[in-house]
Amino acid sequence: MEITIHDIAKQLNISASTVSRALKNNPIISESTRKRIKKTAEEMGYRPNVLAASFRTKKTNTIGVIVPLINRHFFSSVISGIEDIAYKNGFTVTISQSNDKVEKEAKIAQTLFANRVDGLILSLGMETKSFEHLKLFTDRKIPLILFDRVTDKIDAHKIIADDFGGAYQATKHLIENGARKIAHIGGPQTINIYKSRQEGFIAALNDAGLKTDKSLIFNGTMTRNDGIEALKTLRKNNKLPDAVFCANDTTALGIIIYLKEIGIKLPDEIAIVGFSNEPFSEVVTPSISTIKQPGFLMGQKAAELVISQINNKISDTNFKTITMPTQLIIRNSSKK
Amino acid sequence: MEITIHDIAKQLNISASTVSRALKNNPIISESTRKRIKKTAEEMGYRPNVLAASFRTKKTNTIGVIVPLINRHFFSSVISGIEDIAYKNGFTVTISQSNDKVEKEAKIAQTLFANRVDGLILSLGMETKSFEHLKLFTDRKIPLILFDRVTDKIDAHKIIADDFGGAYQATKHLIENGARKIAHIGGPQTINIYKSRQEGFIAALNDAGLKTDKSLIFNGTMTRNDGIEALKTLRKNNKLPDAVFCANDTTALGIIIYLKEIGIKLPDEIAIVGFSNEPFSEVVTPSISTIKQPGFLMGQKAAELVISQINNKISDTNFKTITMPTQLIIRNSSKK
DNA sequence: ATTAATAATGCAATCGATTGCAATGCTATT
DNA sequence: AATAGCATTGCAATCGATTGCATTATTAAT
Repeated sequence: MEITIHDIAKQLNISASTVSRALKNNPIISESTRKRIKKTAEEMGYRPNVLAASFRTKKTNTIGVIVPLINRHFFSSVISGIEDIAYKNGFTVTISQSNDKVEKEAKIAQTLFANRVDGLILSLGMETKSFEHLKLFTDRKIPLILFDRVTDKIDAHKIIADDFGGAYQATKHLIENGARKIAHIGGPQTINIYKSRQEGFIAALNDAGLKTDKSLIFNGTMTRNDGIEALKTLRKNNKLPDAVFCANDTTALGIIIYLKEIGIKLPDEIAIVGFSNEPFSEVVTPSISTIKQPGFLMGQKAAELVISQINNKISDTNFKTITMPTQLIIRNSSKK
Repeated sequence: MEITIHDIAKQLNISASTVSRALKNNPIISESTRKRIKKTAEEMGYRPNVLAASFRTKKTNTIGVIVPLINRHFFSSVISGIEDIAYKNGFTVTISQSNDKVEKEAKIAQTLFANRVDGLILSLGMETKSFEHLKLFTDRKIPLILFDRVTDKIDAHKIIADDFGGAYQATKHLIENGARKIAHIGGPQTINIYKSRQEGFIAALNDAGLKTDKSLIFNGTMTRNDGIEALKTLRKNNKLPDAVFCANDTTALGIIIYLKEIGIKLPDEIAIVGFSNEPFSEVVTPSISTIKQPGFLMGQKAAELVISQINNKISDTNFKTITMPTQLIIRNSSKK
């Protein structure tokens, strides 16, 4: 049988309200009785029933987080950033992964909603094109923050990395190293991050006075094999480039493996830059130059934003998009 | 204002009990009224208040999971396995990471307890030596499953990979490939998995008639640098082995990078096997032979176990330890 | 000493869903 | 027609903490 505040009250011959207030450090309760109450609570092994309190106050002190996959380096960095701020502010974080499936994402969103999280931080899945499940939150003014994979269709604060800038830097770096014929392995252009990366790529080409060759641009699903297939196609058409900018590290990896296999020298014959700084990028041969996203900082920012929204119950309809700087890491796959 | 069962009841001029029962498909309610109730519930946009129900029934339908780090391949596989089974059984999963810190682990355990998870699945942190925070669960007969990093100090079902067997296979494989002087990079021997791996290593040596040379065994904290330092020491003492069995892939990676740097040929001069099949193991040069743990299966098994314990409220004190098979993956770091 | 003002505590309703038991309605049997 | 028996539905308490308002205790002021 669990101890409740009523048990403590009975023990001390006072009322449950006083116990409740004392345990919550309400200054209206005198110092002495507060101490007495805390002492007996401790002695009796009292454990507050969070469910009861949450039910009553309609606040769970919990932030929900949904990411496509928890074992991607970027996402787990974001999660760590969220946890950092959340714990410091007395919030609990509950993490779920959508596996890039809309149904699972919707299911999780509903569950989190049903469990009355105070706020939600989410990065959309690859396939997510309907946002009904987010209406649950926006309709009821439950703070919602989108990050990384975001959408215009939803009014919410958004936190994104500077994908455009990162892609621009990466491409510029390749050009500065002498590349002229640069291919791009991109993702679905319906997804903001891949669109921005492609735009950054094209902008850098333009600014360098290079023209964009559409036959050098491949938009796939960003698997290792997508990278390989793209290069195979280029090779078959005798259009092998002198550099490739990949919108993620996985395709860059595929390309490196393939090019090594067919005996092409990296980076001399073909230079490569990826995106996201996956852990493997540093350790393959050649190590992959890449764009680092400030995952931890983005997570911190996201958490700060939800928490401030949760606390200021002023429904802030002045939604902003925060762009955080990315950083080019030059490694052997592009070093001259 | 949220719709409650009372609103539905009022609307239909019936009692809230009937509504509650109908929505829960209690067969005692007639088909026709059940349909009417569900229809109006739908129309009115009713969303059950899970908190209220959980509070009343003392069941949250939630399983808590604590792992040291979510972005380790092994742990995220386990999590996926847990989710798989949990969702199929109508349970929600809430994931947290302890970052291998005892305090954080204890804090999370307390939070999960306070939030009344129905069961807990946990892999202990590196430093965890006190288990007070788990007493919360065991004392109150809340189902608790330990996996991978477990301890004798706690009575609970345990699920572990066959660390001994994996290490044995790995070592045997090295011996079969001609290695005679095999070094071992191990972890803290206070942790079951590292202890078993070392025992498996030694057993394989014994069975092959090789004697164990203690100066070839290094027990550190399993970082990349630990591996490097160990090899540096061996080299300084002129005791470079002809093979190394590492209790994780990270140290194996460190060693590979170092040995390549000083111009030693892998695997010809020194063969290497790691443990855990981290994603990078496949893509480094040379690719790392390793032991694969059945993470997904372990997760599934763990979830099945908690759920069955949650459902059979018979407090099962017949605690068992389930060992799941590991598998040797031979790659270039050890291939002759 | 009396009253006003403040401090400290208690009362009782409340949150929304669940559930044991009671009550009602209906059919079938004699 | 009366009653038994079953099928449905309703009543009301309950879970534990919170909180607006009321009440009591205490101190200060006149």
